[in-house]
Amino acid sequence: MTPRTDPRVARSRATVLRATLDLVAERGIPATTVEAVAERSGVAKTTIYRQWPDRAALVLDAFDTTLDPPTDPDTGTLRDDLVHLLTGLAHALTTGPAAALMPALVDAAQRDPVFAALHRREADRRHRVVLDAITRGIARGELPADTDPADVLDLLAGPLFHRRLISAPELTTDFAHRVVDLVLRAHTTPAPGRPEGQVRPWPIGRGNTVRDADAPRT
Amino acid sequence: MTPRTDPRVARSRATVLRATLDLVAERGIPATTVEAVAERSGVAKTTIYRQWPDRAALVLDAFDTTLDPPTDPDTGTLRDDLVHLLTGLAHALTTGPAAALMPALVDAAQRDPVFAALHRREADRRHRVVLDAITRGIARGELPADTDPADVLDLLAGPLFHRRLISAPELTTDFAHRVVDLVLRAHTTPAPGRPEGQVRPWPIGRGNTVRDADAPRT
DNA sequence: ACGATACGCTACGGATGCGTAGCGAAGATG
DNA sequence: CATCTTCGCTACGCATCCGTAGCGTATCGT
Repeated sequence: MTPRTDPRVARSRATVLRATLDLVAERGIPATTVEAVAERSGVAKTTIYRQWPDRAALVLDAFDTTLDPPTDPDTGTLRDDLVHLLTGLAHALTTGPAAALMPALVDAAQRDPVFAALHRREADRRHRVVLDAITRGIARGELPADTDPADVLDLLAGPLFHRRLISAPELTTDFAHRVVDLVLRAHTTPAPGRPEGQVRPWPIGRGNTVRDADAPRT
Repeated sequence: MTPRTDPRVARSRATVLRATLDLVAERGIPATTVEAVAERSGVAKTTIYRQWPDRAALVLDAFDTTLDPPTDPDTGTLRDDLVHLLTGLAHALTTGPAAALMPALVDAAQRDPVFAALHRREADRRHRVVLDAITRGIARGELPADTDPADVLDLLAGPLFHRRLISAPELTTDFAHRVVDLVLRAHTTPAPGRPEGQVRPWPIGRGNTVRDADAPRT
């Protein structure tokens, strides 16, 4: 495959996609016009239309070629895996292109079926590695056998998104550590109403440095 | 104040704001054009411009007059307060106008300082009632004294947002119950590294009907 | 009943964006 | 070196939207 090796197309394509992502992050998807992409990238508008049929295809392609899932740490411990993944998420949500791209994608997914499919697909790819880590943890007995990995995923990632996008713009790695700590603690504690799984009285002794000294602003 | 009592302005204003919100929910903020609002509302475009200086003011006013914070349940128990608030949030995020409005507002807040201020202000109003409930719970001893209410808020609301907007579109009240259950359990469990607060061996016996039988799709 | 006010309507001028066509120049390929 | 492809550029036609002006009509306040 890929008999297309003309360096001109590859170069213009890469330049245009880069500029498109920058503009989406800065001004949002609807304001990312083809003419703005042409101006910023230095590539002529007609050249852009030679490689993409319309504006939607360009923006979609830009998202498509940039989002990539995190790497599976597989440290051997569920806690370390989750800390690794969650601090990585916290980092991606504060710095990195995803910081401004994610809200745009979520918003677009609410209305455009094409973006919804893209969003779903990329979220699945990202979540797979987290779900795998959780599943391994269950297999090792670090979580009860009846734990729903999907629940744990939302419990873990949700607070980071919420803090970043809704409650407070400050998102620290400390918070990611606390979230992992609390979610694991909740699941390794016998439930009040339901018969408990294995109880495992805390095999986790990591010094987790819970220093919370932030303004408790909402 | 409010010496404006002309029923004509009140009527056109209400009609236009309603149509504006509908359009924002359907097509997003940037696609909510004044002409589209005029067409849908039946109010002439010139009339719209008589009450709002420009498009931004109209959209902003539409958000402003619609978002309202939840009511404080104050049931006497932290758990019941949180279940009430969280199921209310789950309901608002699935049905109701906020379902489609929230992503648009979050996205707009990332780029437009005016929308950022609105978002921050409305989020604060919403969060205040939750933080109050948490603070009352701490005062009653239902949570350790060193609990950070802002952390608990993100732990509670985050998973609902995440499930609704990112992982899976299905958001049930069951999930809200489970989140409250787990977050409370985590905080009323002695931490491994830190001296525990009061332990209170479960004053909660509510039959919370934890029936999880969903496809563990991400 | 009668001024005052808000309304709907038509018609603008200006701007911006979409997507296309044609042409000469520059670079790639063999 | 000769050919083929891509590129940049200018110039469109079409559509949409912004925000404003003017005018006649319906409605409100008194």
